[in-house]
Amino acid sequence: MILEINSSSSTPIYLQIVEQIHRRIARGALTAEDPLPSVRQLALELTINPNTVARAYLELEFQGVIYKRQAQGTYVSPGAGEASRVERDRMVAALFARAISEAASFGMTPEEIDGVYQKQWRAHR
Amino acid sequence: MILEINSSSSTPIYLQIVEQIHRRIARGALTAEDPLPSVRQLALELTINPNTVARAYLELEFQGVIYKRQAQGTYVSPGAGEASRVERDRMVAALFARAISEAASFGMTPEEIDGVYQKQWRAHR
Amino acid sequence: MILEINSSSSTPIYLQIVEQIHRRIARGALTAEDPLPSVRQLALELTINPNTVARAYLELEFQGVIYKRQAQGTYVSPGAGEASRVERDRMVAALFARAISEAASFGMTPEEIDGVYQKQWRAHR
Amino acid sequence: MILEINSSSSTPIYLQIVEQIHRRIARGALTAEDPLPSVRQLALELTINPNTVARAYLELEFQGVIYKRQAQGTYVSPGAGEASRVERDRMVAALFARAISEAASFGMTPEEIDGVYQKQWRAHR
DNA sequence: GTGGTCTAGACCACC
DNA sequence: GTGGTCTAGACCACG
Repeated sequence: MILEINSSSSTPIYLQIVEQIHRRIARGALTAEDPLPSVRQLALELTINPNTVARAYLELEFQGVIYKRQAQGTYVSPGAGEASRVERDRMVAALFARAISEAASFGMTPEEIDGVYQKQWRAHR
Repeated sequence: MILEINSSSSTPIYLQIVEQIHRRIARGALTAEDPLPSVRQLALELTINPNTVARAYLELEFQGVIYKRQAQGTYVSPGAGEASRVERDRMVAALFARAISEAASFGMTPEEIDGVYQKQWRAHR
Repeated sequence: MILEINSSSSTPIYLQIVEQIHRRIARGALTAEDPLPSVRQLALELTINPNTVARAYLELEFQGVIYKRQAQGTYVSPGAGEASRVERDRMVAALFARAISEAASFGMTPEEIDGVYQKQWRAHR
Repeated sequence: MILEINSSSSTPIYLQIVEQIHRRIARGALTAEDPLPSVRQLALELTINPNTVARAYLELEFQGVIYKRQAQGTYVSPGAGEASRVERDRMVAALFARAISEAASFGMTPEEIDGVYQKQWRAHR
């Protein structure tokens, strides 16, 4: 389980972990009943504090994306794929909505906003 | 000078002030040499601590957007409009870039991404 | 009496006035018993607050450089020239001493310090 | 980390801290990735308020001289040495330039100015 | 433990 | 009146 952690990012490390696991599930790289690395194991790999990994798992468990089997380990929930896909669409829509409303509050017209978006979209594609 | 402060937001109050003043300048509602309310005055209006306003003004001064005249008050810098507009475009482009790359990391195709954006954009317009 | 005031300088306006009058006296442009403009007059010329001029005159009077004749005005003290010249040497020596000790505290060697000075001196001459 | 604070100086305490850390870096006593004392620790040592230390660190971070790792501490930035050395030269040159122009405005000749400097320089060496 | 934010209230220099 | 600095003390997120 190789995740990319950017310790100088402004988003907390534990959220970076949460997001990346979300992505793996949405992409299908992780599916129902797949095991996740143990807290200690992942902490070692990423050379971060075990508390940080534990916090990320807690968040994912709270979201119903993973679950724990006593003394056995942590696994991807059945239905996590569906949940992640719904969550994904909701999240992406929210990001676009935010970008648009930010731009509008700066006084940009809808056309100007679209211009900026189109440039980014073309650059990505 | 009526600003909207959301004290339960996760973004610090002082940054909310910074952003809103940036917007006013980008929009042209504030231009070079316009006076800003005094630290104490604005603190009273927003019913927050003067130190919090001072911190916002410090940040804006650091960015070169405003300047202070000894015992006279705080004013919008000449060239602040340009600076704020550049900052605005940079920020909006960054938001779109983030939304797009987030979506891509979830496994969405460029066309799917554009679909989500178009829906948001139409809703806004 | 034309003085140059830089309102955006970090040195207070009243001190800028003090220094410039000092200089006029050291240079001989002002000598014993010469009259100075009234507080109101100078404030008008410089478009600054009369309090600020008054404060500058107070400082100069305290230094013994000027004195006031009741209801008549303000005049340069006899002996002000001498006082200003002594003051001048003391002040310039202090400035150099400060520059040198600052440089030393940054770890520069005497030779490095001299190099920086020589460059400035040549540029000036 | 022993710093010398003069609480009766006219330069603010937080700037005294900023300058002294700059000096340590310029001198090489602090180099890239060296840890700085925590805000609270340094505040205790200097018997000043933690906020004051925080403000000094904020200024240094703004200047790009130090950076903070989430909940881990504060460290010297890579490249801080170079930045501090450039800043050092700039500052020392500015001090000499100021001393020279002050002296000139008092009517001293370049040779007289050099005389005063030479005396100070020899006294220091 | 780390730094980030905020409040309340003080004193100061300057205009 | 203006902003600048400082203190004391609080709560929070993060690791």
